[in-house]
Amino acid sequence: MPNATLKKIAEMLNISISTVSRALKNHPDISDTTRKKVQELAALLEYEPNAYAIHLRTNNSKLFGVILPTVSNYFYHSFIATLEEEVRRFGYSLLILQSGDNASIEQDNIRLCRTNRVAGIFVCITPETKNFTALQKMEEQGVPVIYFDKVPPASETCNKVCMADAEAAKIAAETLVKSGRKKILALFGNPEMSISAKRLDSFNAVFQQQTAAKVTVDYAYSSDEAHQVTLKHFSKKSIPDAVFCMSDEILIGVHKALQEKSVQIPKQTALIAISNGFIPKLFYPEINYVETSGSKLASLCFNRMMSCLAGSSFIQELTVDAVYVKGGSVN
Amino acid sequence: MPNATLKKIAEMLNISISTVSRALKNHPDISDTTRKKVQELAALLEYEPNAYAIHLRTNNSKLFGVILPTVSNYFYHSFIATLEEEVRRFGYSLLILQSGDNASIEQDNIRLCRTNRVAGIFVCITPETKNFTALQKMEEQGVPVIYFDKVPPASETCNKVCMADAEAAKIAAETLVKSGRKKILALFGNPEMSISAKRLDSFNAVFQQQTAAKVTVDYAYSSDEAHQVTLKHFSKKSIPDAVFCMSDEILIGVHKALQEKSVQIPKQTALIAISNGFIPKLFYPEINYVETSGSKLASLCFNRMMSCLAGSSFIQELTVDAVYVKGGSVN
DNA sequence: ATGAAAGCGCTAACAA
DNA sequence: TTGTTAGCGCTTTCAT
Repeated sequence: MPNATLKKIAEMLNISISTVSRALKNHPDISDTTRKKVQELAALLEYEPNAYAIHLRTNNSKLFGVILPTVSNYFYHSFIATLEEEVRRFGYSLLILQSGDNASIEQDNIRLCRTNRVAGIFVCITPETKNFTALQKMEEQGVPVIYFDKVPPASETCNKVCMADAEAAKIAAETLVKSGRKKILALFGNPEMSISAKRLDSFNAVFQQQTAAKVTVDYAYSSDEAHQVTLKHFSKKSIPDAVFCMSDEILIGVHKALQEKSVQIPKQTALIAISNGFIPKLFYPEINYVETSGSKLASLCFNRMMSCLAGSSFIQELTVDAVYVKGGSVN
Repeated sequence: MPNATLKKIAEMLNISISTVSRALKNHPDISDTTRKKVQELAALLEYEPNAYAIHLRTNNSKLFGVILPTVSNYFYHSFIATLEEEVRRFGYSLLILQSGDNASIEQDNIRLCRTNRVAGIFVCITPETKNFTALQKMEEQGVPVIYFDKVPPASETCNKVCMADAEAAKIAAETLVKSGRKKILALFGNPEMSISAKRLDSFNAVFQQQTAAKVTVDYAYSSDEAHQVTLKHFSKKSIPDAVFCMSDEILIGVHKALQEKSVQIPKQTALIAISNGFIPKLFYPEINYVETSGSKLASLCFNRMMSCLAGSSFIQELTVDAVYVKGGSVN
């Protein structure tokens, strides 16, 4: 037995389709008897409205597109998890598309969003993305585009929701200053990426104003590299008394190296990171971190989307504030 | 300018809608001139077919539903990532729904799948799920249901794709036997779930055949509980010389407790887990584990789905084989 | 090679 | 209170 339709119910009850439609949505001017009759039969037949027909007719899809590098990343999956929960409460669903940081797949994904007439798009662009015309066109056609995390350069005016990268690095740096640590190793990711650059600049700025501590900056493009780099710095006679990790990826490598070298945290060396919060809490002692929450990012994105849909035409650049979370790895 | 439609193109070119439709899909009996004219205008107007209209008309959606506890989990997000890649190659998209391990939300999600007329469903059931009628009905209506990871009990005949749970637990148990450990703590999740039951039975079976080692079984429903339970067992005068963790979730709590108690791994206590592989590699020494890959699981699920769609009516129970990965936490 | 027409399932303006 | 009708955008059969 295939899916029930309004038509089928109407025929079985010998009434018109519109009456059935109205009865099902508790339209005021349907008699109680009819309403009851209809709703009972619908329940019996397990009638479920056809989303395609509704959307076609009303031209109002309850679907958002999400385009991001991959869902398999300790940051993005928490973003997705929260976003899905939020949109569900408003009757929306998510079409989740992975670009794999490939601009051409990203274009395909945008087309898929168009074909599915999504009501809005959340997009985290690839490092290669230079051309924003397809997304701009959607915006012009009334489909809000919310850029998140990795966003277009400042030259593009659009809705952006980002982490407070500079602020987070600043907080971490200041914490280290206050702790009185003197020999600090600071590890960053690919300095070509704006996210690394922002964190680095901000981190350095704090230490330029005071000379009590000496900072060594180094780079690692992966957890494994962070591991190697840390081993190198901790093989000298005088080891750093604090390490700053720009990301979870780096934290993973650093922590492993410290364990391997039997460095006592925080007694010998303090450890602080910028993180989503999951990784720092895996260890004992838990790592102090400045939180950049994928979950909060999702909430902000969603709110911005809803106000765009409600008619706000302002372009906004929002920021998830950085929160310092104490663990047991500093002092 | 709203979206272009076949009608609009037809009017502009003074030809019929059907001709436009055919020209766009390179139907053989359309003249080259017409085809070219149409395709050029379509490109110019950036025509994008309306998925809702197509699906309504053809009754063939290119959407799969995925229902799982949460996407924010070191196992499931790798499942999703791979599944999304696979289905995209076949022109399908994913409607990803989180149940939060709540049977009532799960029911809502199933309804959403129905309303969206998904072509098939991948579902990882909640521990509470007892009632499979809604999913059975979908199956009867020609929508394949592939249960994965957490699946209905053996009494239900349906398509199941699981980890080699019994095998994985057996490998872990045998490894422990070979290592000569004598006082083993084995931690499992909710024993009501078939996944826990299977792993438990298989683990116990190995030790029933020999009395050299003593096994204590305990349960934990979360990382925090695993942490507490472990602390409890390690507060006695004689501590276990090996711990088996049924899952990453448990491993996290156990490892943290061992660190907290300054237990030396593997010298004092060996540690082995069943895991996706991410968590065990975070620690030093790396934890020995039996791999159960979310990515492989996704591929198997997808293949099964495609053969169901192609008409295979066989019910199958498939298994992702378990692979033992050596770390430094045993002997 | 092209067009006309029906219909997928639904909503909503209008009529009765 | 209920029915009639048109139409959302598309595919497809049947004519021409």
